[in-house]
Parts: sequence; C-alpha cells; structure tokens
Amino acid sequence: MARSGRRPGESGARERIAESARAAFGEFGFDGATIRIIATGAGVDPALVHHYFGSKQRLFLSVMSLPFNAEFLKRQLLAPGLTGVGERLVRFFLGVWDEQPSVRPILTGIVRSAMTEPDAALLLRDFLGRQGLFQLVAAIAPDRAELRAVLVGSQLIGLAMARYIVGLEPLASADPEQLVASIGPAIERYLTGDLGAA
Amino acid sequence: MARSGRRPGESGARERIAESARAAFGEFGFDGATIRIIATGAGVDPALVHHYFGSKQRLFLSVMSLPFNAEFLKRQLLAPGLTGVGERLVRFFLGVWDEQPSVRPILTGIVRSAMTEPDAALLLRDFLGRQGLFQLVAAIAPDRAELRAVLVGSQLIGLAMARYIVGLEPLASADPEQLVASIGPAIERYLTGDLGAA
DNA sequence: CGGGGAATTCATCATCTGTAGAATTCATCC
DNA sequence: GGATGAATTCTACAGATGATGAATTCCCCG
Repeated sequence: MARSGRRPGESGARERIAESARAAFGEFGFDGATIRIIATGAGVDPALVHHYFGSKQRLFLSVMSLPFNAEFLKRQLLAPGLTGVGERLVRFFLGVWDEQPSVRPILTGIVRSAMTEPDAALLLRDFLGRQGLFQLVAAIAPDRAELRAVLVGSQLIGLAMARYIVGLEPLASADPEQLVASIGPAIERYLTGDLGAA
Repeated sequence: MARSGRRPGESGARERIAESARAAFGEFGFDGATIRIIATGAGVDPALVHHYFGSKQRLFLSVMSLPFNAEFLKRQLLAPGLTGVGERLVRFFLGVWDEQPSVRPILTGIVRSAMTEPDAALLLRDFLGRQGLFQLVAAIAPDRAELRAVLVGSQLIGLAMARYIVGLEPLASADPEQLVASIGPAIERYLTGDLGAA
C-alpha cells in the first residue's frame, strides 16, 4: 500500500540528481538552488539527495568541478605560435560557454555562487589562478606570469558576467568573432606586452 | 512597564537603517542580508524596517542607488585631452572603490546581488550601459559607442570582481598605479582603437 | 492640556530551509 | 527461500525568513 521503498529496475537516480543540481546551481546560485528544487528536478525525494551526497556543500563541490585541462589548452593554443594567441584564447573561451551545454551551468553556477559562497570563490580563484590560467600563461610569458594570468582572468570573467549572467547588450548577442577581434588583442597584450613599471 | 512605543529625542533611525542595509547588502548580497541582520545593525526592531521601506526589494532599491554623475566624469576625464584617458578612467574607478567608504558597499552589493536578483542586474546594466558608461564613451568615440561602452564595462567589472569580491591575488593587493599602467591601455584601445570588422 | 499622528516594538504567522531518522520496498547472495 | 543490505520515500524537526497587525509610547499642534 505504501509507496516507499526501492523501485524496480535501474534508476540512475544519482546521476539525475547531479545533473539537476548542476542546472539549479547554474540558474539560481548556491543559495537559490534549494535541495527541494534539485530533488524535484530529478524526480526524486529530497532525502535521497542527502543520502547520496551528505550535505548541500558536498553536493556542490562534488558536482561543480571543472574539467579544465591545462596541458591540452597549451598545445591547442600555442601550436600555431605566439601571434594571435589572444584571439585564440577568447575564441576558445566563448566556445566553451556557447557550445557546450554540459559545462555552461557549471560555469554560471560557480560565478553566481562565488559572490557569496566562500567555497565557490575558492573554485573560481583556482580556475583563474594557480591551478588554471596560470599554467597556460607561464608557458607563454614566464616574467610576471601571476600578474598576467589574473589580468587575463579579470577580463575573461568580466566578459562572461556581462554576456552570460547579467545579459548586457550589445555584448550578450554580439557575434563571437566580433568579440574575438575586439577583446583578443587586449588579452594578447596582457599575455605578451609591456605592463608598465613594477 | 512595556518598552514599546516612541523613543524620546531624535533618533535618526531611518538613516541608520539605510546605512546598515547598505553595509549588509554589500557584505552578504541581497539574499544573505536578512532584515533581522539589517535591523540589528541599526539597533532597531525588524518591523521598523518594514514600516519605513515596505518590503525588502524596495529597501534595496531605495538604498543602493549609485551617485553616478556622467557630466562630472566627462569633464574630469576629458579635460587633459584624449591621450591617457584610459589610464585616467582606471585610476578614477579604483579610487572610488579604494577610497570612498560610503560608495564601496553599494558597489559590492550591486555586483553581489546582480548574480541572482533581477532588480540588481538591472541596476548593473544601467550603470554599465545606457545610463552610465555609455554617456562617457559617446563623448569620446561616437562610432560604435555601445560596443565600446560594454567592452570597457566588462573589463572594469571583471577587475572589481577579481580584486574586491573574490580577492584574487596578486590583483587584490596590487598597487593601484600598477593596475593603471597595466589595464589603462587596454581600456584606451576599447575607447578609441580599432575593434575589428563589424 | 488634550488629541491626533508618527515612531517604535511585540507577538505572531505562514512558509521555506537543511537535515535526520525511521520505515518500506526491492535486489542479490547463500 | 530467507537474510542482508542498498535504494527510496515518509514524516518530522528546529530554526530562519519576510511580512503583518495590534499595542504602546512619545511629539507636536491647537
């Protein structure tokens, strides 16, 4: 008579929860994405979320990790030489946001949550700093690589915020190649140019 | 015996609530800043907040308006001519964040809240777009002023996020003049340079 | 000196939040 | 085929949150 208990067949509930969580974190941020919203999105009882992931924080950290491959990026961006590396980086960055439906909620979620959640801010710092961009920048310009990396990071994160989160026009609906041509040279200067006195 | 009722003398409660609200919104964002936190910060009962401002949203909008004076900025930045206008804009921008203790929580609050609160996103769009930066940019470069304005805005907002909200090193503790020298030319190119094909 | 209105607080509501524990159902292994 | 354990749900709690309405106290004007 009761409807509790295990359901027959393979359910894949855990993966459905993870996907629903990514979507919710991406749309509403850490605070706005409630466990009940996530559970409903996965067609599942809220308690099951805790059963699998323990707490909301652990759920966030388990599910929102970025598949960032610095080695691959280095090869991809530096193969044609140094000239045009700024354009290529912007093109790659926009491509990830525009064309990869699985990665986008992770990125928006991290950015949205980093404003208020220290854990998310840590993820963002890692991506922009030592664990992420820095690896790439150090291979291009060893001198003052930290400063160059965060300058590039600040422009890229500002671009993402304006285009994808705040929806600032005409940035939000600009043609990607227009942005590559506009922003690429600025990035390239951060990467290889003269940054002024220390 | 009861402690309710009006208190003797001038209290300035309304202004204390406004200030406490600015501080709380700046530190915790719209969602994190609860009415109780705001009331406690003002030394006041939570109901008084509603008495004066109606709802939390109206409180936010009443209290978080930016004193942005485009005319003053134009005169200030364009007086010495066009050369170096990028550096001057970055210097002015950093000066507002670094040196004006009253404006800073408003800025952090808008940025923090814009990630999840549509009203705050609107404020941010206004500041970066038609009502704000665009006024300045149009006076400098009439051609493609909208695009130039949002490009400048994206770099400035990214800088603010990295330096003041996420605390990304070495950006967070960099010397302002170092940042003026590093970022100013990029801004200047957005303002006056060639942005590539349309 | 009396009354109207503003300031302030109290008590409270309905709702939502993350989380925990117990109960129920199924799959699998011996 | 009974036992063990995992999957899933139910019920519930304790706390926080935004909001409301009534009560209380004071100021000011006549």
